[in-house]
Amino acid sequence: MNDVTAKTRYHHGDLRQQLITATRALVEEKGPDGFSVSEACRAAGVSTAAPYKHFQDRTEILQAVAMEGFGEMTEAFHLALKDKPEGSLAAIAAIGIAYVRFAEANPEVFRMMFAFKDKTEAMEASGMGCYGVLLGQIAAYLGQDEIDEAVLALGFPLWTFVHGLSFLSIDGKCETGKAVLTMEEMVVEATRRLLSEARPA
Amino acid sequence: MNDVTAKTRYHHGDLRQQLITATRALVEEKGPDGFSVSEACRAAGVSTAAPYKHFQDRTEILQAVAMEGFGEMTEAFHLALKDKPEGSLAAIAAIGIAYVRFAEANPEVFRMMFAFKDKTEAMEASGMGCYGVLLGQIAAYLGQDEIDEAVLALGFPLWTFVHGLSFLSIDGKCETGKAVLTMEEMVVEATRRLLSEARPA
DNA sequence: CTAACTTAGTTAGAGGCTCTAACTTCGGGG
DNA sequence: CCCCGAAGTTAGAGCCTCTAACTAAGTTAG
Repeated sequence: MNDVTAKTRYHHGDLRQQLITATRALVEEKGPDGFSVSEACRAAGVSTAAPYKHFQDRTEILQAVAMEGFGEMTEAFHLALKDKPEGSLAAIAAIGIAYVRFAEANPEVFRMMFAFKDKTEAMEASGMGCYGVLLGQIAAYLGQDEIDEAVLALGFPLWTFVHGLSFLSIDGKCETGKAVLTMEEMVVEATRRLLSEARPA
Repeated sequence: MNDVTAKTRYHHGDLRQQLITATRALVEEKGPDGFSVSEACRAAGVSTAAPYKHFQDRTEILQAVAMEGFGEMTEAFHLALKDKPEGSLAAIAAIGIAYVRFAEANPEVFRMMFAFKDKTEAMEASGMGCYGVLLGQIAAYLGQDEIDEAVLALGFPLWTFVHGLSFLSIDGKCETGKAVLTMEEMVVEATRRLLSEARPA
């Protein structure tokens, strides 16, 4: 009763989410251009016209997958922070590690999340939600509430680093003798170096 | 006599390169999935079947574009090194800046260069050629010829940083109040910080 | 110089994709 | 209970990739 959830009834009830899920799996399997709406339809057991009741076009489905990705990433950040002292280097590094791990676990979705030519408001917002978690910890690290230039001046390079590391990792550049440290070590080390010279007090 | 180079003669003489050029322009304009072989054919003034005499499939055309990209990037590195002392921080930062500038000037091609699911040997090699230029300068910075672990331990984080910065920049994250410094300043600063504590002598 | 071969084009068409139009099913509110 | 709207359906237009079979032109060997 659980796996092919439907198709006893004509009205399927949950097609939107099921298409997102199917699309996500297909994208992860074959990349965003290997994916076809038709194939997602076959997976969900509906006709190829059905998706257009829920999405404007192919792109909108992919955007929905990307949004789901940002949501999960934000969750992962909060999870990573659970046992870390607020505003500690450990907390900041933990976010970085969670970032790269998300990318490694969902490489094609991760790529997609940043590759849209025309991003919607909603997507920008999800992205900023994610980034905000990092900035919050850095503000705490600096002992302030407000997210001002000082926070950005530290946060942006750190984001840059973990973003780059994510891409290199999913493109297989971390294994082949190109790196020396493990991913986690690199994030910790970079956090230390990129945040040093801050918090002069 | 120069721009539409052909089509007086049946044998076109230069179709392979012309398709690569047309594809590159189209990819830059609409992204790699907006691109269609057919459209490149129309641009080159040949039938839609012609490309298959030069390339196995659509993907192989895109790969050729990516390879061209790596070639240009390597060139850009050498150019950037022209007036910099061998192995200086300035030289190393100049490569980083050239890296990001290439990405900014060719965002979609840049994305593609790293996004292939199955990379060919040739592509891996082009990529390593590029990376090698950076590693060479870092070796020089450390006063050695050989590219050993010490060189990688510095080179990889730096690559990571400029790679990340490239992606953030082409995704428009550098303008919108998320960053504080200019791209060039960030690269110089990161170079300094990520290479500090090295060269103990 | 020419015949034979090879290379690089051509047209035709199969099969897959996205998306629209028009129709159908079914659940819910008055 | 009937009607309406939401969420399916089938049919099909128009685009795409790639193949098969053919043809034009350049190259080489005798």
